[in-house]
Amino acid sequence: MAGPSKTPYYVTTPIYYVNDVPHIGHAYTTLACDALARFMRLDGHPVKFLTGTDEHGQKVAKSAGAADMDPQAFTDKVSQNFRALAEAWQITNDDFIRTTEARHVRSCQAIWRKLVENGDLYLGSYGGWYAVDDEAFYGENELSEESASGKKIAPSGATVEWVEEPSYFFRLSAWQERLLELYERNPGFILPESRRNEVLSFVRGGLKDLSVSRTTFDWGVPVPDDPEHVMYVWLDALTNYITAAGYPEEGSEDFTTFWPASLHMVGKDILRFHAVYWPAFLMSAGVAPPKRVFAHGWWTSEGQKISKRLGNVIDPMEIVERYGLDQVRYFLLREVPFGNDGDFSHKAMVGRMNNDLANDFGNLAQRVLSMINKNCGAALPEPGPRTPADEALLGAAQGLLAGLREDYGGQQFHAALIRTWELVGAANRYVDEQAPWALRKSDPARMATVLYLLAECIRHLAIVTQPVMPTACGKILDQLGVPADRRDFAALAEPLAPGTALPKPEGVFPRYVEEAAAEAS
RNA sequence: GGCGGGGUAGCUCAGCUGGUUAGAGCAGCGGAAUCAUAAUCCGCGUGUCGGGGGUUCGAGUCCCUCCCCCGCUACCA
Repeated sequence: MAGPSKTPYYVTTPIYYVNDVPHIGHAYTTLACDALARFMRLDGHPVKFLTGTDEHGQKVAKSAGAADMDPQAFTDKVSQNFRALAEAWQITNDDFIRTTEARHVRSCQAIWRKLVENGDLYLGSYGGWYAVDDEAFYGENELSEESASGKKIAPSGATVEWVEEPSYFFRLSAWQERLLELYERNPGFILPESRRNEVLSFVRGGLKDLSVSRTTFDWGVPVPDDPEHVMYVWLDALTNYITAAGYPEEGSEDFTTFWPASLHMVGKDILRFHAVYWPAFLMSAGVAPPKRVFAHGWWTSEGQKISKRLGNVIDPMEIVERYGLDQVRYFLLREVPFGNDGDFSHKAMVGRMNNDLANDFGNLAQRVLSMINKNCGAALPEPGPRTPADEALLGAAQGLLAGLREDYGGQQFHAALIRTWELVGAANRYVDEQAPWALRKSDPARMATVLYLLAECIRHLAIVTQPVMPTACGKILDQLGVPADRRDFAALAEPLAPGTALPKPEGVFPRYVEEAAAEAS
């Protein structure tokens, strides 16, 4: 049984902006967290896995207006899209936070007061180039100058004007040294390393204070003691991570157990907010910063940048429908070194599906289970004395977990899967070398040993691959007669019981056949 | 412009502090096997290691220089 001594693990996805339609990027981030959460649970750690939606801001209010809905009703509706995505991808989040919830408003106001107490908030004014036609602000670098009039022009063609409004500012400039110290002391705080370098150089370049409130709209968390203002963007959004851990109840069991978070998983586009602003906010509020922020890469589609304009957006529901959930989960985590960008192509997807899953792993399980089914009375055979080759295979299976802990510990899913597939390959070679089909007549006792050890090897493979492919691995474990409560990592040490009756095996990783696909579409 | 990371087999990439005939996967070609999802196993690569120069007994691996690619360079979630 898992003792209470294992380190608690708290992993988060970003909260997704409700105005977005869920795409493969959302699914990818959430999937990575899910695999980590599942791995840590199987390994006996107390786990808290959070995802949710970011529901404030001018855009949301506007979209609600356009839909002729009250903003709250509107967000109630669209936040469902992200719950549906999580469900379809079999995401095992423990909580789903919405920034419009009372617990979050309370938490935001509490951290705000802390920042005030610490002297890090002051009232100033925020100025920007505003295009009335677009109802949006633009950065200086996005603007061009109309030669005739000298007027500034937004990319959309609209003219912009300089507008100012009162705003509270967070004294980010005061935190440069302490942030650098944080990075210095915790080399693993920002991963991958290349991203860490970027953040480092950004912070070394000097930090400007950050505008954290607005007065031009009201769909947000009201600033305490100044109801003209609502908190803006990041302070509100980032705070969700502590809200869900029970903030401001810093002494609560939940908070003391799970904060600081083990890992904030983010896309590379929002790294700075998590690696610079967020720890500064927290340190100012007297709260410990998270232990790690990991910025993963982006997917292209068939070698092309994904954009709505190109119409090549990958719908996470659609690819799951087309290739199967476990297959897609496997592909996304195996295809690319985690942290790098990757390309989602039909050819690559089918390659992984057919080679790695159907041929290597699926067929391994199928050939072994079939032989047991036909030659051992459909029950796990009784093993006899082991040869050096047997010991080597068994040893490799038993040694797998230690390596996987390293890989998952560094969010290196691809490395974990490569490591796992080395055992798949070793098992397939072992089958060929031992040729149990020949032993059937020449040495049935030896055949029993070979098939038993293979079953044991497959059990290890299926158990440790559950975080990535929960359904398929579950089916394999069913076919091995492994009880549902004997599937965590602690149970790896409990060998299969000879004599256990097994069901007739069924393939769990179908091949993708192009003709069938053509017919289907 | 500044800072950072890259340019290695058809494709995707490993190659730590310099040292055996530069590797893996995929694709391709040949063979073995036939338990299995026409799956598995074995064998096969004459690669200017981006170009040039240098240091060294010896460089993909260090130094200089040139060419090309990518990321970051603040208030859009």
